[in-house]
Amino acid sequence: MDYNFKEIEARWQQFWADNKSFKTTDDFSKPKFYCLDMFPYPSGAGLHVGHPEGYTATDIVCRYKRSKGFNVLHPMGWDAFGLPAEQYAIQTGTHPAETTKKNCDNFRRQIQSLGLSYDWDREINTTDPSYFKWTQWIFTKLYNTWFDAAAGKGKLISELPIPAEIASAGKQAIKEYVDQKRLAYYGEAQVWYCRTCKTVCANEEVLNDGSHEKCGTKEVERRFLKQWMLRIPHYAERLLEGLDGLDWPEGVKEMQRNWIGRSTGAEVDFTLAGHDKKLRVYTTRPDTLFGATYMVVAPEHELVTEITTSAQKAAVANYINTAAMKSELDRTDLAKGKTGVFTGCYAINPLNGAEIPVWVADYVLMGYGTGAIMAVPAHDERDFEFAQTYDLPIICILDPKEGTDTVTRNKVLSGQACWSDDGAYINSVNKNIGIDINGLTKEQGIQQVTSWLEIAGLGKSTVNYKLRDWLFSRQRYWGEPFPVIHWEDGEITLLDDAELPLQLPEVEKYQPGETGESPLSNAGEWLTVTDANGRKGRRETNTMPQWAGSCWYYLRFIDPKNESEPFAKAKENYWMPVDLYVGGAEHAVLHLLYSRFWHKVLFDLGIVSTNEPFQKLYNQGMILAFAYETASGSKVPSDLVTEKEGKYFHNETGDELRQIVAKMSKSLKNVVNPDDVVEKFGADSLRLYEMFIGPLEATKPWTENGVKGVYNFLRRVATFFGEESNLKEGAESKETLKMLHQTIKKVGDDVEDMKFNTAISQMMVFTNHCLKAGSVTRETAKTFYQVLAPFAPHLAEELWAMSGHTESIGTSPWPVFNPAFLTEEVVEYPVSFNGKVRFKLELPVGLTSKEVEEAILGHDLTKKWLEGMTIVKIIVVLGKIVNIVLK
RNA sequence: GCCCGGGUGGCGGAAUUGGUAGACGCGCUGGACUCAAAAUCCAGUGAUAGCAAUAUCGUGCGGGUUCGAUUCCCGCCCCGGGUACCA
Repeated sequence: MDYNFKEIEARWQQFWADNKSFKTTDDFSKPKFYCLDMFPYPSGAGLHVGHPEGYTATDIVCRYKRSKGFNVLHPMGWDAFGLPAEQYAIQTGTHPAETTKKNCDNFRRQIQSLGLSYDWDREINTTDPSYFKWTQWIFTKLYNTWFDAAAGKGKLISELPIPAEIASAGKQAIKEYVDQKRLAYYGEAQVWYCRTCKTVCANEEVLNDGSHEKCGTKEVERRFLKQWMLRIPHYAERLLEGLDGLDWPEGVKEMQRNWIGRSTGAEVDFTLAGHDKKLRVYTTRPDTLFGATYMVVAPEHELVTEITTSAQKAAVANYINTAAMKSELDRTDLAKGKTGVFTGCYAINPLNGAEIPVWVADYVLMGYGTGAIMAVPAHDERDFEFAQTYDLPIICILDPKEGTDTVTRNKVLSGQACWSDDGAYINSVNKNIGIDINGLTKEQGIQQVTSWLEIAGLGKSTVNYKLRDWLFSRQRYWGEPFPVIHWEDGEITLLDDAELPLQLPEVEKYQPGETGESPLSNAGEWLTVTDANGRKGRRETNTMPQWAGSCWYYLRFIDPKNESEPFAKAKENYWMPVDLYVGGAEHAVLHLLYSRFWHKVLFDLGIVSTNEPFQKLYNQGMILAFAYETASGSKVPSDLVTEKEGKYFHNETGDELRQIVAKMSKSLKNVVNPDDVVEKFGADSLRLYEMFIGPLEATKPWTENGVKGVYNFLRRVATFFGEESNLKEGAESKETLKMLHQTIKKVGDDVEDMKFNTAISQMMVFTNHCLKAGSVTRETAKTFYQVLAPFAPHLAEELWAMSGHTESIGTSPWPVFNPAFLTEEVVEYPVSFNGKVRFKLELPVGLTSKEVEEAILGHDLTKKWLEGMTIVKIIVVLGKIVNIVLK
């Protein structure tokens, strides 16, 4: 038969759709397998070849798992809120919902053309009110939850104990106390704001020179805006612990650990000369307190203005302004050196009473610790650099000791170099207050100083996290509206569950409000509400960030049509956790951390049954493309490049170009569209190539010639097995049986290990063998179709039907591997002399080492290599290799 | 700077409880088919030397352990990704 992939693929895609072949039922009696792809943002550009990579991998696993008897949940949906549709609305007036629908339809069409076995009845869309109703519902849960640190879990706000002194201070005090505990709160947050665009902008939109990327003006500033925030740091410890039990790439877990950034240290209070207030610092090295020679507070620190002397006022104010205008990158660029200004104020070192100057410097960040540090230049690189710049004293209190070269050690001791490793303390004694850590090691010192501070009431041991409150609102139209009303008397209330979903209003224009407010501030009637008592209120105009919808979509897939609850408990209990989650590594931290956070809150509230959402995570690598650049390194679009004898030339200039590997991009004209590949080679070829190109997790370049390779393989399968005369009755040859069973085993094992490239290679080896053999039995052929089916389902269905089946091949069980067919009668021993293989010798299986040794020593070929040499040793590794050591 | 990956033929990649390096595919070369080309089929294909048998070299570089190292250890170089002064 010819390989008419177009006809074959159309037929079977129709068959699967007509028969709802991949519809998942909630049959709780079967073992379940929940396999999830990171759902895409349906962009206007359509699918690129990177999407099908992960989708094909999960599809193969799903088809394989079904044939192994699992009840498989394999859904697809759209993460469809997002900026591009809104941008397009601003430019053209097209409603984002319209753009979104168009893009979703296109994505669905493209994905369906690949023959992926999704249960389309479970399709969800984050912009659908029946979906975001529950996103809003979860937000109300977050708002009404507090974290009980003692119990280590979230609880309903109604269970929050109110301390007596708060309770007696009145209603307002209680309200403030409660609000302070909620996981969601409304507060001030500093954001970038562009006065020209009248919008809040992202960190990366603000360029190094302080201009706004989108409009080019320098009208950007740091501004405080009222925002919704989530107290994710309360779950830091839980998020950290939870990682241990997950089957995730170690690197991703490490990235999450680093992001959470747990550190233990101490908070220490310093008195300020001439002030009542104390300056509290956080340090991981309380042991180096004797070496503190100055203090630094962040420019945003609340005490700065208060402690600055009049002589320094102008300089400090100027510095604060400059720091505020600096972009994050600018402020934190290592190459740019450190800056700071003296406040004129002095602090007292609690251990030795020394007066040390307090500086303002932007290398200290307000968002971490207490926003103030004690600087120990002798033992901290950053402080050292700063001290050198401003000529501040550097006092060594930790002797690097033996093992460090003399030059370095002397430099450290004289304050000319920084030492942050372990050593022995010097100059660290104050008999008057009963502290002496001289001679101790770092670990002992930290412990002793911390406990001294605690007893003296000057400080306490503290755990700190880098993880910060999550800024959870955006000044955009195209997002989930907050179910929140701000009343004229200042009260904030949330809508009742019965009032959800709160839908987006229709607006005339999508431009932001005058003062940086969301476009919803133009929404007229929708905006104002009046309660039963005539009190007026205004709806929240911010919307939720794109993360919101993707934080819990895996739960909705379980029961996507449920109208009375986000999902039925029994179904959740059966399907969770997700057994395999596949997506790009770019989501290693944020999406996966946010999702885990929500999940843990839902778990604490008894809404979900598992502590973690995603049991196994696998990252697919990026698919790149070849690109071209000139000798000077400038990129040349691919349509201007000609290949001649393996070299590449510029069509216009004739210059020789260098082939490089780069991300696919419009400007390089090297974007590969899956539609074109399906048109030219078929969906099975596209699927196979995406898997054959290399390991799933690797970054690899796309080549069209590679597609041709797998296409050839499929064509050969189609023509060989499609030819009646190649299929025979009777007993299969021993050799073919062995190959077949090797293939069953290898492919099965490789799918379990997500090693699809080697599985395909094995099927190629098998097919090559069949072609050489000339014919195989019908039984062999059918078994092979079953092995091929998860990878090239259309062709496998076709061949399966041709062999007389009326049911889909997907309903047949995975073939059973029989090791009996693999037994060998002979072993080929490579015989090496001094580690170099000289010849190979076939010997019967089952010989003892002694027998193998004798057989080899007695062999003619051995004699040549023994001439003039003496045997030192003979190593026989049974079944593997023989090595004879000569002298 | 730090953290995490990774360096194997012309190319994508196989092979690691240490045991025949280069499976499979692309490309290339030669042959068959064809008036010719494409497609397809067959054979060859790490480098060097040799007509050949064969020999030597060969998994980023330099050392080490071992009968034996792509695999383990030490030191370095390069590439990719992440991150940004976290006290």
